[in-house]
Amino acid sequence: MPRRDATQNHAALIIAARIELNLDPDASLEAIAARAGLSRRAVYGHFATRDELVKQVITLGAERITAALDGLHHADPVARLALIASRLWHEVSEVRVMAVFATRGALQHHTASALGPIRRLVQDTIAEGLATGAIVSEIPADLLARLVEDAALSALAQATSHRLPASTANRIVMLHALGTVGLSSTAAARLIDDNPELAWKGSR
Amino acid sequence: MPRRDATQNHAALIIAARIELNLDPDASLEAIAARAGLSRRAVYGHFATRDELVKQVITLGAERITAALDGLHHADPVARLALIASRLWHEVSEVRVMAVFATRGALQHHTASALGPIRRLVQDTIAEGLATGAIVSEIPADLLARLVEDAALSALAQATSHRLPASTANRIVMLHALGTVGLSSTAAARLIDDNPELAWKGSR
DNA sequence: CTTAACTTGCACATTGCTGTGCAAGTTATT
DNA sequence: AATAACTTGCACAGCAATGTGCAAGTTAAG
Repeated sequence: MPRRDATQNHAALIIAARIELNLDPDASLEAIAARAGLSRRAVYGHFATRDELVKQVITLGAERITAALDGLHHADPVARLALIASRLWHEVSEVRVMAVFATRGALQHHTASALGPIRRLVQDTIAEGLATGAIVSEIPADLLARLVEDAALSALAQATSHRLPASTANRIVMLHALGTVGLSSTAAARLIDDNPELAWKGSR
Repeated sequence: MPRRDATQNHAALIIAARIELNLDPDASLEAIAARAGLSRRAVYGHFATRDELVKQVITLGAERITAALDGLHHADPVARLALIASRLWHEVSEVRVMAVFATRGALQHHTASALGPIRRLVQDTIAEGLATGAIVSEIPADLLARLVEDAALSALAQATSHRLPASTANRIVMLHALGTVGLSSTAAARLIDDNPELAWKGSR
């Protein structure tokens, strides 16, 4: 019969890994285990290899983000984009880990496929915006989608490192995403102000 | 008396390192030496340690970029920003290496200080734009400067991986930088079209 | 052609990590 | 209290890298 604290430790390891990998993507098992309050040796009771642990961090991260973006609806595709940006800010720590492994190491492929649904959502939203004329841009949709992703990431990182209050950060992330997609700063600000559902609403 | 080919090899190593580090920031000395057509052992005839070699790559890269941005003049700070973006595209490979080490590993400090003058230029240009009203944004100047940096980087990366023709890439990098700073896509396009000096002019 | 400069190959020490085996200890569960 | 589940500590093998020493080879320059 499995012991209750075992599953707790399992979870603790994943959380510890997320934190530690955010600080340093090459963090050692030693460091991760220590943060989880376990010995390095104990990790191997839960995960066969280091990569297996990292993979789980990524998988769970992607699930959380996907869940956070689920059932996101708004008639205006541009506002929808802002909403996506806002939700990403809610899940910063997950998002940042994903970003690191999306372009690094042996887990790129795994990360990319875990990220698939999210990327699709962004791209579809942009495509719709371009189609309806709500978005105007000479940049091809797929490339633009990547620029938006990166823009969100970048805003996330800056907001974090500048230790901005959450509501400010939320606004900046949205503004930057909208700017990337071709809105002027005033148009972007107006859109945000006109849609109260875009305002910061605590963390869940 | 030093031999002529020795200095050639020295240079070849730096070039090889730049290429290899662009592919993988953790590239081994073996890989770098191989690309330079030398043995790993020979590297130590030119650089005391691996870090010393990387440091030189960074230093020289920063010098090239700084030189490329030198004597950049334009009455309109916004156009100046576009020019900066364009020049960065001219020096993609240097820029990308810098970007990698600016946020990674033991050479962050060194990279950051090598990058200093460039960052100052961007920030000053933005500050001037905000002051004259040419740029409108609620985002604080220093944060905005970082967003612009990242935006350029991101556009550079996308342009590279999509293998866009240089002139298109150049335009996209500028558009994205201007979008980041609050211009609408149409205003950005107009500004670029109105300033023929922003068009792509081969590689030097 | 001779010499000094440079490169090579190999051996070796070192470092920092991963992954495994095992005996002994601790703790949740029944 | 008994047992199974989990953790620990330590030892050990393995790997991939860096950095060094040295003898032998190659090559540019006088």
